Parts: sequence; structure tokens; C-alpha cells
Amino acid sequence: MSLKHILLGLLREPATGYDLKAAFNESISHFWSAELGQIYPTLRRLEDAGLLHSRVEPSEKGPNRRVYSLTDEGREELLEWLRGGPVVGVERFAYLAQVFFMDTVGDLHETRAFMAALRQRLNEWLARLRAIEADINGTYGNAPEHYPDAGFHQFATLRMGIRSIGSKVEWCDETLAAIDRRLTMAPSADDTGECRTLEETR
Amino acid sequence: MSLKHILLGLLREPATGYDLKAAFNESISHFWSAELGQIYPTLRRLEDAGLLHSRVEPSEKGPNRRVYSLTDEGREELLEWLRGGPVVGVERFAYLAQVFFMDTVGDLHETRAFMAALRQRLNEWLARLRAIEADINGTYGNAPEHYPDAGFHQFATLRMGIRSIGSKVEWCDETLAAIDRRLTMAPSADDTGECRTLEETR
DNA sequence: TAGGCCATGTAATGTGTTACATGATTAG
DNA sequence: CTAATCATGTAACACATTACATGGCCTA
Repeated sequence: MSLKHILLGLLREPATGYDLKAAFNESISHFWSAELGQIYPTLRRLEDAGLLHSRVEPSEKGPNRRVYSLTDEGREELLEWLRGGPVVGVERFAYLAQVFFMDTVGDLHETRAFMAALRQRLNEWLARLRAIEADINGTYGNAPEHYPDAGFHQFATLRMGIRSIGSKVEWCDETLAAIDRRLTMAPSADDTGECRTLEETR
Repeated sequence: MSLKHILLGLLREPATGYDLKAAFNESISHFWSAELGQIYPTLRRLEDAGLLHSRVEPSEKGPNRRVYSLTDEGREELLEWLRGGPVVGVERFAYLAQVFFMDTVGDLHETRAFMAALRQRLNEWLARLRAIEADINGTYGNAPEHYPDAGFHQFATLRMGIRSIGSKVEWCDETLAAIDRRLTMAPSADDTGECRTLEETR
């Protein structure tokens, strides 16, 4: 039920489905994403439910735009969601599943290459987030407590992205170091062991 | 396409759907989850595709068990997935979306209460992960490079959970501190500002 | 003139949760 | 006797991605 509320939140200002897709790509991509194929039907359903209303406007370039805005009912629904306490869902990381099973390959060098590739991907992501942060700091200063209201909250979410992705890059480094220590050891565990899980040997 | 491969990975040892559900709850809940309603049909499809085969066994307690095991084809498919490089998907955090829009409520004390509740949830989660880590360290020592092969890889994923959730708890603290600084300021931003986003004022 | 952006929408498919249905065994 | 655990499955629904379909305007 989150996309629904995120759309309501973004519709602080009236916007089209296309505009909202751009917002997902730009400001929000570090914690949510949605495709147009999901956005358009959802907006329509929210209008049917009375949480939004729309008007059709001619566009300067391209076809007519359907501009949605919040109704009072929609604003109320948004506030209820916000006041309902944190929605903590399941986290899914396919690449962690890959690490978890990577011993099946039977060659720690494969794990090493995997972790190095992962580190690079995450580090690029981190760099993008840090660039946005530097941009904001350059304009508004380093003290978020002086930012405008919405800016303060938005900056906080960016900070979580930076801390969270940053911690993952550090984890890659920690793991790469452990792999290197393991690779320089006598290959005892790899050869004598039965590739057991921790639970089985406990 | 990840659940499919995770099931193949878990079927290192033959197991029933019920067993696999237990594995999701126990060892891998910090990076994936699945319900029985999804596991059973998926196993059936994997068998139809020739990646698994099953035999029915009587159970000591309860109804007959359908025990699945990997075929050579299934093992090959798993290895391809593992060797295909890190699968980095979208991260979705509903609670970050809530923070992002929380200024709509118009009272920073609401944000503070939200962040405090979130911190507690995350901290409990962290404590569970740390307990597992302590348990493993107690049995195998503090040097993961000496763990058995599968254990080494599994421990690495646990470490990422600890770092990642830990960084989020730290982020909560950072944000709570910023909120407190903002609350003790003259309430200028809250009253004079127009609740603008960072983009709009740029 | 080719490709990208603007702009909307539908259809097919894939992924995931919850509820329903069944029924034996065991521990409190 | 009751609740939990064992054990399998289906059906309905909710959520999400990708492909298809259309077509004008602008830039290289």
C-alpha cells in the first residue's frame, strides 16, 4: 500500500503521471521506484476512490496532459499514513543470496571477483548520493536544522542513503580483506572440509 | 528470478517445501523471505522445468513429505546465476518515504516520535543479528577466515546485515539530534517558511 | 531523417501475500 | 481438550515490470 501513499505525498503540487515518474527517477530513487505502467492505473484508481481529482490540459509539446491534484480526502489519507508509525518491510538483497551460496562454486577467487564488482557498483551509487549532498550543502550550508521544512526531511532521507550504502561499501572491504587472509592460508578448510554450513556443524 | 535460484541454493541438501520455509525464517530472513504459498508452486514449476526432482516419503508426524533435490541441470542453473555477477536490485524503504513527506504533518514533534519508534525497531533487529554473531563467534572464534567454506560465506552476509542495520540506527541518532537542534531554535523555519522542497527553492 | 523527449494508456506476465482447506501428532 | 507443529496444496488478490500502441514536436 505504499505506492499509493507516495503518489499522494508527491502530489503536494499538482502533477501528471509523467511528472511523477520523473520525481521517482530524480529525488526518490534511493528509496523507491515505479514504472509508468504502474503509475497511470494507480492514479486512476485513486481518482475513482475520491483521493485525487484530475483535469485535462493542452500541452506545449506532445499530447494533452492529465494533471492530478489532492482532494481533502486524499490529504487526510496521506496524513493517516504518516501518523501511523514506521512501516518497516522485508529487505530483499539478491546479491547477498548470491554471496550466501557462492561457496557452491568451489573457488574463493570467484567470491573475490564478485565482491570486487559489487563494491564498485555500490561505490558508484554512493558517489552519486554524495554529489547530491555536496550540491545541497553548497546551496544551503552544512546545518540541516536551518533548511526549510520539507528540505530538512528530504535531506534526512538522503543521509540515510549515504550511511546505508556507505556501510555496504565498508562491508565489501571487510569481506575482501577476510577473503585475502583466507586465500593466503594453507588451503586446509577448502580441501579437508565438507563445505558445511554453520548450522550443520554446530 | 531470485526466489527460484535461492531455492536451488538451499537445496544443497534435499528438503521439503516446509523445511525450506523454515530456512527462510531462520538463516536468511535478513536478506530474503518467502511464504509457503509461493514456495510450493515454485518448487513444482522447477520440477516441471527439470531443475529439481522429488520423491514422496511418509512422515513421522503429519502427512507425507515431498522431498526435493537438485538435478544436474538445476545445479548448473544455480552456478550460472552465481557466476553472472552481482544482481543489484531496487531498494524500497516505505519508512523513508514517510520521513520524506513527514513535513506535511506540520509538526516536527511528530517526526521526532516517528524517528524514535523507528530507532527502536531497527535496534531490536540489530540486537537479534548481533546475538547470532556472538553465538557463531563463541563456537568458531572471531576469525571468519578459519570457518568452513559455506560458513565463511554465510557469516559474510550476516556481517552485512549488522553493518547495514547498524548504520541505520546511527542515522536515526543523527537525525534525532538534528531534530532536537531544530526544535530548540527560534521557530522561524516552521512559521515563516512555505514548507518548500529543496528543488523548488534552488 | 533518425532519435529523443513529451505524454497517455493497455495487456501480458511475473512476483509475492493472505486466506482457505485439510488433517495427523504431540506437548501442556 | 487445546494449541502448536508438521505438512501440502489452491485461490484470490495485490503489487510490479515489460512490451505494445500511438503520435506530435524538437534537435542533431
